[in-house]
Amino acid sequence: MSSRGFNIKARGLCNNNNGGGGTGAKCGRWNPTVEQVKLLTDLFKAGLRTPSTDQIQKISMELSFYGKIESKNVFYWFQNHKARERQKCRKISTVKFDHRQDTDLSKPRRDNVRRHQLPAKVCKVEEKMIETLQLFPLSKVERVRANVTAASHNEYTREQAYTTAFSTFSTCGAEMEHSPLDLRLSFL
Amino acid sequence: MSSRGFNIKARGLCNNNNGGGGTGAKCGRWNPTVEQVKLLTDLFKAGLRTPSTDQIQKISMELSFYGKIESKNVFYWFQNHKARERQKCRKISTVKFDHRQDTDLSKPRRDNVRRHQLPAKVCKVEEKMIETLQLFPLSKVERVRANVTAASHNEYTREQAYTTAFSTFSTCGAEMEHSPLDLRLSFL
DNA sequence: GCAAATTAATGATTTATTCAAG
DNA sequence: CTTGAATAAATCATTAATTTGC
Repeated sequence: MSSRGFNIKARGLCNNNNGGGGTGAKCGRWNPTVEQVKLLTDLFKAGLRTPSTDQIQKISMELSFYGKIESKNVFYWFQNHKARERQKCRKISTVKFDHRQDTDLSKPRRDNVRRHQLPAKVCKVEEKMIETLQLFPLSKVERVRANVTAASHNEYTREQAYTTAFSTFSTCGAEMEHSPLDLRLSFL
Repeated sequence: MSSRGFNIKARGLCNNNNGGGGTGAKCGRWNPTVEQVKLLTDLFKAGLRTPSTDQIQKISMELSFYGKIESKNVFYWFQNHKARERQKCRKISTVKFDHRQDTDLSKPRRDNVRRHQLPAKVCKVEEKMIETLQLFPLSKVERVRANVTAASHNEYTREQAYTTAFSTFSTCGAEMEHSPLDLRLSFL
């Protein structure tokens, strides 16, 4: 139980852990607050794409001030956001070229295709227990309780380590200007 | 540093951690011993595909007896082995296809890669399969250090739970005879 | 107004592909 | 050439928006 990493749980299983504390806290997936999304988006806009473990750690810690969050959420957020930005961009180019070959799956979902799927959540009978492993070692997270924002480190120390590591964006650009980072981002 | 998880690092970065101890240990990638490979292969043949965190942990611990190893090595080994078995099988069934629809913009990078065969969905049969997972008996084995092999439990007790659950191996099989597990596997 | 029914977004996993060490 | 390691793409599943009938 002492692992600070995260384990990935079975897909079809809704593990409501309301058996104990009765806090009423839904145990479902992470639901980011607007502040959290704002900060993540800022980081993304600033050019961050694949944060390192340390960065994830720090980001997570920072965001935890605004609400419940885990490192894996940060990791997944960047994975997804990156992929979907890329995908969006690709979709645009596809439309522009109009090969007319992609009749099916690249629709922008705008059309009202009623997908005649079975109404009930015919839940997967196969409970795949799939715990993959722990991706990130969250070592000594000592919960800096509050007053995170007030810290005011004004040094932009290492904020660009990732920039050198990942510059291979290419061709999907559309927004790669590295705007000056917001001061709140200085914790990286 | 006590984290049992592992972090995934940047690709091109060779992090030589020889800065400290001076052990002379090459920090390159994991080089499994034959015993290690044997054991992993046995587990795979027995049906294990996506081990859980605990299982990875245990396997890693066990294999560490034969040589240096980390949890992530076990994880990756299963990932790769699974994928490449599938791929091998696919290669057999779909020899030539050559759609060569290379106009897509999904790969802006190096093109000296020999494109693998494309129809990814060919072998997509009931791959709901596997997920042996919790089917593998995870006893609370606490570190039977050595003399694991000598243990001689002659009861094949629960080692076949998965067999009944998954007989849907189907089509990608090619080597799915469930040979009686080697006794060394009893730590799972 | 309000829930049930749908749809759209997006968080979380799995699978495929790519890179490069040995 | 083999294969460990890592990322990207595809997929699944859940929650929020949104619609719709009352």
